[in-house]
Amino acid sequence: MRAESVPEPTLRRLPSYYHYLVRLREKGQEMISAAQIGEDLGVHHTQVRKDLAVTGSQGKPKVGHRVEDLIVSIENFLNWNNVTDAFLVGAGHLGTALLGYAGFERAGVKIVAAFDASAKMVGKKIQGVSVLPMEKFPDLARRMHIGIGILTVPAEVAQEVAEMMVGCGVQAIWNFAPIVLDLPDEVIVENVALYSSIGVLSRKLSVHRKSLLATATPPNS
Amino acid sequence: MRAESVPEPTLRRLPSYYHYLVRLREKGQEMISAAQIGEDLGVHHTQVRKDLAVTGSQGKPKVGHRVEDLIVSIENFLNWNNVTDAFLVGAGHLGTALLGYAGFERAGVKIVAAFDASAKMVGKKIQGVSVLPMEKFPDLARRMHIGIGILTVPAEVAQEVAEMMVGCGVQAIWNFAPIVLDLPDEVIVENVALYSSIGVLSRKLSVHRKSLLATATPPNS
DNA sequence: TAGATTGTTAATCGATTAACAATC
DNA sequence: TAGATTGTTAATCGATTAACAATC
Repeated sequence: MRAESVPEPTLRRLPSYYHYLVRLREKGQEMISAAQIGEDLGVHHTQVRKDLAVTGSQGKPKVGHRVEDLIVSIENFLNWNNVTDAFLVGAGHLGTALLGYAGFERAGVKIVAAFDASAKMVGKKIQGVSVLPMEKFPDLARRMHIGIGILTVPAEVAQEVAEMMVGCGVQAIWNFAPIVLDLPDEVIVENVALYSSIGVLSRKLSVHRKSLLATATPPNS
Repeated sequence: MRAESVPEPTLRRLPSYYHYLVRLREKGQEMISAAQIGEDLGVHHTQVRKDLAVTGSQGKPKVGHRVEDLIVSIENFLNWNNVTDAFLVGAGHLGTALLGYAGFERAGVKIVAAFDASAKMVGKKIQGVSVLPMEKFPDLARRMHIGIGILTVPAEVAQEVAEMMVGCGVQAIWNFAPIVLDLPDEVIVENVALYSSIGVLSRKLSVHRKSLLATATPPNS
């Protein structure tokens, strides 16, 4: 019964399955096997079965799983039908990009307002969402019972804005700043570490190029 | 000697240490212990030691590590001094946000040109980088030996654009589209799965809220 | 010297993969 | 029935954590 006991990697793969399955449905495909999903997404077929099992969806031997059933099971398991309201702070380019991602609502999150410290931004409407002054955050967040804060501010102010959010009842923070936030344990933090991501890519590429060189020029030349 | 043998989680933590250390340096701090790093970043101290060990940096018992030495060791290990040129495709809001991230150059990557399929975008300059028509990608990429492609296009065209990139000599792709790219094994792909990230956050929050309810209202009520 | 901190080796933990029984 | 596919249990693998020796 403990929903917490689902492995974190499984949790992160489910949305990937979901998008894959939605694309299958758009193409009109009705059935799919775990082996095929695994091949297309680069996951071991046994792993796919275990991952899908946690959602409670069941397949039929010889025919596989109904695409539609899997989609619904994943949506239910991830609780994407219960949409939670979110406030976004930092209406720069990244914030604007996120405001434009219509698909978040399907993933259980709706950005209902944006906030920015800059007077230039305040008053604008981005993708239909109003940009409000920071001062309005506390009162509105409490009144609307906002559960999710999206943090797209510069690293220097990320910690203080995060603390302000938590002080206003925010329980989960989606953090795009390249710092580790120091917050109470019960606050859920999800980091999008863009610098780690590009840094790792850059490192892997340089290692890859070196190994190509080494192959082309044997060490005893 | 096999640089590949470094655990992937270690690789992903190193940039996090790096940013933390740079902030310490800005504050004027010269020495730091593994225990302190671990506490501040939420990583076990033994883990911190192992992670730092792969960079070759050494500390001194009783005093710890020199902040400056650690920064240099991480930069060298991740090969961030060798800056690789990158082309970005898809100059929408997200692409624009990435073009504005000055810090990527410190992480070994420099975006030297952007491309877009829309005539509206072509010809513009974003953050000092020109937006060129897609047709120019192949010739320019080959002539400039572009190693990294940044994919900020809609999911529907991500696969074909990625294939085009690889066909032009691109060896590593930073993919922001919510699909698993099907490319030759030797191509390095780094996915930024935003929908997975927000979807997992949303799920954790709903589980968290349910457990709060359960605590407030015992099952045998 | 004593003690704090490093760095390494051993134990534990958890996720992935392999083997296999069940079933349509 | 035979065989493809599911779902589960066991084995393996790798990362994390614990224990401890080394050293300034």
